[in-house]
This record gives sequence, structure tokens and C-alpha cells, in this order.
Amino acid sequence: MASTRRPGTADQPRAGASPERPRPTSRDVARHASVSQATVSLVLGGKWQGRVSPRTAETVRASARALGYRPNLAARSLRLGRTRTALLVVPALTHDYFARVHAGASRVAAEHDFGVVLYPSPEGTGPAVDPFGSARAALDGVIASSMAPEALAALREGGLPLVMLDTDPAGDRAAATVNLDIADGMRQAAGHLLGLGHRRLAHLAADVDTWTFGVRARALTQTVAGTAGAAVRTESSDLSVEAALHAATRALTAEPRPTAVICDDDLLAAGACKAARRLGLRVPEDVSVTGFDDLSLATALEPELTTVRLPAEEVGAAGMRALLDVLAGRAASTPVLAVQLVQRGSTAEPPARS
Amino acid sequence: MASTRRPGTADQPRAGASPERPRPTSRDVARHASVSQATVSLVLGGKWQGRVSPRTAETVRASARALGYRPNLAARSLRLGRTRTALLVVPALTHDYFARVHAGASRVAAEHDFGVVLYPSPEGTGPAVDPFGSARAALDGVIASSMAPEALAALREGGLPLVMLDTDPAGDRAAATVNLDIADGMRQAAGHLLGLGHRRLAHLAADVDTWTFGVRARALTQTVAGTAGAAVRTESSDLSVEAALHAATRALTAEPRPTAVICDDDLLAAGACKAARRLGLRVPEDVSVTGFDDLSLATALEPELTTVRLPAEEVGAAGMRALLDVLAGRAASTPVLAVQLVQRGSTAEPPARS
DNA sequence: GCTGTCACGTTGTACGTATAACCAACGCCG
DNA sequence: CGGCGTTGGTTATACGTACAACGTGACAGC
Repeated sequence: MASTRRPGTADQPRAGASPERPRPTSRDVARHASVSQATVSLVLGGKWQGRVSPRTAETVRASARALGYRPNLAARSLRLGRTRTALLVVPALTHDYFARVHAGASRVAAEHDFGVVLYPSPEGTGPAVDPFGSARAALDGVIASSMAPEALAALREGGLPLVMLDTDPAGDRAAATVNLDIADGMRQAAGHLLGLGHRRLAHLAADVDTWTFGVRARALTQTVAGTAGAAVRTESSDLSVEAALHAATRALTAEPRPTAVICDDDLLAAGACKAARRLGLRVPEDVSVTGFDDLSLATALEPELTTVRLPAEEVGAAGMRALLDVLAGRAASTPVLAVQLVQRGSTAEPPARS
Repeated sequence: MASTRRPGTADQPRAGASPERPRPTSRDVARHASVSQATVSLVLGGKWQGRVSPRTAETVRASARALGYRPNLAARSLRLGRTRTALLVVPALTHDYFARVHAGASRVAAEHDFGVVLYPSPEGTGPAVDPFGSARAALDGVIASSMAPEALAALREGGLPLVMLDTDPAGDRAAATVNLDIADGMRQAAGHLLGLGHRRLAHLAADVDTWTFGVRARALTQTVAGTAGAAVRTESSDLSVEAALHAATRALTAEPRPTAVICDDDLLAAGACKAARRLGLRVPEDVSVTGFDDLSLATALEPELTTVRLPAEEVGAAGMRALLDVLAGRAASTPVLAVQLVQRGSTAEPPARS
């Protein structure tokens, strides 16, 4: 009769404050309440209606409270085969947009007693790391935002329900998608500038190969093409203020000088504003600047950025809701969320002499 | 003989793309390789030296690859009694500092095959929600940043090793702490302004009751007290640009007008810059502004903020390293990290007439 | 009195993994 | 040739939970 020792208890005397009292299990609670472990599980699981007397149920709950019982989630996951945990794959939380997406997803998850774990999708490196291994948890599903196409394969590999955010709605189908009407946003921004009288536009484009930025470029080109006499030149930039500063400087020293810079992201717009000011140009009197995303940065600048507000929180929330739908076998809603141009101080009519 | 059915397999036909092939287990791999499950576990666990022939080991690995085997993390956690997962408690990821702390912690965690799950500590609500339940994972330890004292109790309750970040090093002891030399940072910032000749300072203080902001206030007061003729007035503000705008407006319309505004956070400094400009004051010619934290925001502004750089990534990294030390029974390093004033464009000598 | 029928629990698994303990050959030496 | 170490595995648990199936008295109906 082989007897296995309980691992990790006495072998390594985990240094810590408390004497490391072993956590009580449902069996301990059962003993304390003088019932069987099954009864504890029934009561605490809330499925005791008509199977356990209210009196006994209360006793069990009291014992659980007294012992400070917390169910072992690993054991529960193993037994149930699901974990109530989703993986959220985003490029970087230091970008405000994704932090908000995460916040929205977490909020909805919490409302449904779900958890969210993050996987920061590696950027240049490709999916060398295994998302399912590095998320040290068994997962029920995956929500992925702004994925480069090649990184998708690694996510599919897990065979888990996959919800895609900010992706081509007509593309290879995930279990569900949540989209923003990015094209409309860019049309609004470009239309705003054209309406103010701008004809020479510069497009500060993010040098990132995801669907959302492709849409921005195409929508801008189309909108400008629809206005006689209007033209747009594009400068590409990495998605950082520093890089945008250089790209915008190039754009603003071109001849003839554009009267407006339309940016793929508020970060880029911030760079454009810096560039303008360093060139002695006032925003918006000499040059108008528009952003995209409406990050918190947009209102930290002076003047505040005219930008396209993306409902980032709602994107995350809708993504989580869609995943929950899929997991429950319900038809998943796959919304396309509206975006809205927010007019602030960084845009105005072009200078008269222009 | 009671036979239990495998739960969650056929009952609910989880809608999804693939036919939901049941994930292969180590036993499936064993069958495929014509060995026992134990052998599979040994080989894949890497402890087969001298217990399994290289030939067999290779066969097992090949089978695992062929079947696309991935270990069930819930089962592993249950068996091992630990999960290689830490809980990171931070106020809000939308603040760049905490996003960076998370990034640092995640990086170190990944290097040690550890996971990080987030618990966004509720702000006003208090710890009504249970951090251990809402992190849908069994946990090995907790890293908490900038906790309000009353929220700590809920974290201790779990009985897990606790590493505290940005807290009073002399306070109630966690298993380990990681600290920043905040006082020195504030001394550097104040000294910089005093050295430039500023004597009338305004302190834009964050209205948040955590250790770090208390230290900032005290260090500033002390430094100013050490310089003859210098004085500081304090305005409190919520930790947002909008609130700072109002508070800074109050500060800058006081008589006599301060020549410098020293802010507890870059967000507040951004608000101060906005306020100054709206009052027709130039930064830094008419009024100097300093920030704190060196968020990405600091260089997005024009002029760029003179601010105190906090090694946020390193804080998160050191926190995770400390936790790993504690878990391994090693002596935990409890560093106090140095901070550094970064001089940029938002500070200059006070105007001559002053 | 015998049989249903509840009401209230209990017993017995099984989820997938890691590992202690055991065991069969085989070679080797005295 | 018997004993013993070595090599290369196998067998048998146990982790803590959820739930299917199985009692077991009590009480009612006929």
C-alpha cells in the first residue's frame, strides 16, 4: 500500500508570517457540521432546495464561516471542466485604449462571476510564447484585440471559443466579433476638417499592421477623394509620441505646407502638436490637428484634441458579453459600435492666407 | 456502483467552431506511446534522468506533440497544491504607472513560469468584493500596491504571502516590501525649483490617502522649511487632469501668485499647465511646473514636463521577485529603489520682476 | 400490515496530474 | 549459482470538489 505524502506541506517550510495553517476543505466543514462532504457541497453550491433541511443548511453555512472556508478553485475547475476564466489578449496595457478595454471586460466578467487573465501579445517577436501556458490558468475562452493575422493561429490552436475585437467583420470568422465603426469615425474627422475649409491634409498614419489602421487609411482616402481640390499626403510613424514628432515634422515642413494633420491615434496627434509648436506654428490657428481614440491624453493637452471617441470600455464589455453568450450556447451578439467625433480646441478654419 | 458522467461534455452542446474534441490527457498520450501515464508525467515533467531511457522519452514527447497535448493546469494545481500564480492588486490600470508596474511584474513572472492575475482594488467602495473569489484562480501569493490601510485586512485574510509596494517600510510588515525613495524625489524636485530661485511655491497635492502621497507632502514641507524666505501653499485635487485644472487655477490666481507649481503626479501637472495657459501664463517663462512619476504623458506635453522618474517597471519586477523569494523560502529582498529628477522644459528661473 | 412516497441525507466515484513505492529483467561479481 | 545493484519502467494513490445513485426512516393510503 503506497502512501503518498501531501506535497508542499512539510518539505519546504514556506517562510511567511502565519504558521501556514492548512486551508480548510469542504470535508473539514462537513466534520465541523457533522454532515457529509456531499451535503456541504450541495449547501454551499446553492442546490439544496428540497434536498437538505433549512436547519441543516444553516448549520453548514455557519461552520463554513467559522472555519473561514474557501473552495479550492483548482479542484472545482478540475471537477467541472470549466474555469469561469477568460483570456484577454491585448498588445499593451500601457496604451490607454487597451487598459479601458480591459476595464470593461473585467467589469462584465465580475458581474457574472467570471475572471479575466491577461496575455500581453508579444509584438515583434511573434507568438513565440504559448498564450495558454503562460496564462497559468485553465481557460474557458479567449478574447483577442487587434491581432496581427499571423498571431491568430496560435490562439486558434487552443480550440477555445474565440471572440475578436476590432477586426475585419468579414474576415475569418471567430465565434463572435465586436467591432467599431472606424470608417465612419474617420469620415467624421475628415469631413470636419474639409467642412472647415481645409484642402491640404497630412495623414499621420500608425505603422501597425492591424485591421483598424487599414480601415482608417482607406476611409480617409475615400473621403478626401470625394471633395474637389482636396488632397492628402501620408507620413507613417510608429505608435509613439516621439516617432510622431519626427514624422509630423516631415509632414509640416513639406511644401506646400498642409493646413491640417489628421492622425491615426491621439499619441500621434500629441506628437503632431509638439512638432507644430517647435516649428513655431500655433494649433489650431496655423495648423489643425485631429486625433483618434479619445485617450485621456486628449484632454490633458492644451489645446484639447479634437478626436474620434472610441467606446473602449464598451468594446471590452461587449466582448465579454459575447464570450459569455457563446459559452452558454446562446446566439452571440456581434455588435458594431458607433463612434463619435468630439470637437475640441485643436481644429479651426485654415489660416486666411492659405 | 455509481457511475458519474463526465460533466459538461454532451449536456450543453457548447456552440463553437470546432467539434469540441475532448482535450487529450496524459493518459491519452501514454496510450499513444504505449507506456504508462506515470512515464508520460515523468518525461514531460523533465525528471526522467536515469528513470526512463532516452529512446522512450523521445517517443513520449513525439506522442505528446502528435496529439497536441497540453497539461490540464487545474489538475496540476490541485495535485501540487500551488498554482504558480500571483494576484496583483492595483487601483487602476488606466493610470500609466500601474500599467507599468503590471508590465514589470508580468515580465518577471513569465521568466519564472509564473502567472499574474489582476484585481482592480475598488476605490471608494472599499473591499466589498472578495479579491480571492474574483480572481478566479487559486493563488500562491499577493502583490499589492498603494493600498489604503483599511483595504489591507481583506488581503491578509487569505493567509497568503503578501508583498507590498509603495508602502510605509516601517508599517505593519508584509512578507516583503518594495519601496521607492519618494522623499528623495520630492527633495530633488523642490531643491531644483529652489535652486532656480523660486520662493513662492504652490503644492498641487493628490487627494488620495496612501503612503506615497503623505511622504510627498512631508518631504516638500521639510525641504521648503530649510530655505530662508521660501514658502509653499497647498491645493488638493482629485487625481485627474480635470480636477487639477480647477485646483491649479485656484493656486495661480492667489496673491501673490506662486512662481512654481509642484505637483504630486504628472496628471496634476498637466492640469496645472492647462490652467496656466488659460490664465495667459507661459510655462516655464511665467510659471514653472513639476510633475511626479514620469508617465508617458510627461513627454507628450509641450513643453515636456520636468518630473521625478519612478522606475515603475522595476517596482513591479522587484515585487514579483520578492514574492518568488518568499515562496521559495529564500530571504526576500526588500529594496528601496532610487528615483531621479528629470529636467525638461517646464521649469526655468522665475520671472525677473518677481 | 404492506407498499409507495416523500424528505433528508450519505456513499461512491471521477476529473487529470505528480510522485512514492514497488517490481522485473539484466549484468556482474565472488 | 545466489545475491545485489542498476536500468527502466509500472502500479497505486491522493489532491478537493460536484454530483449521480443509492439508502433510510417516517408517514400516508388502502
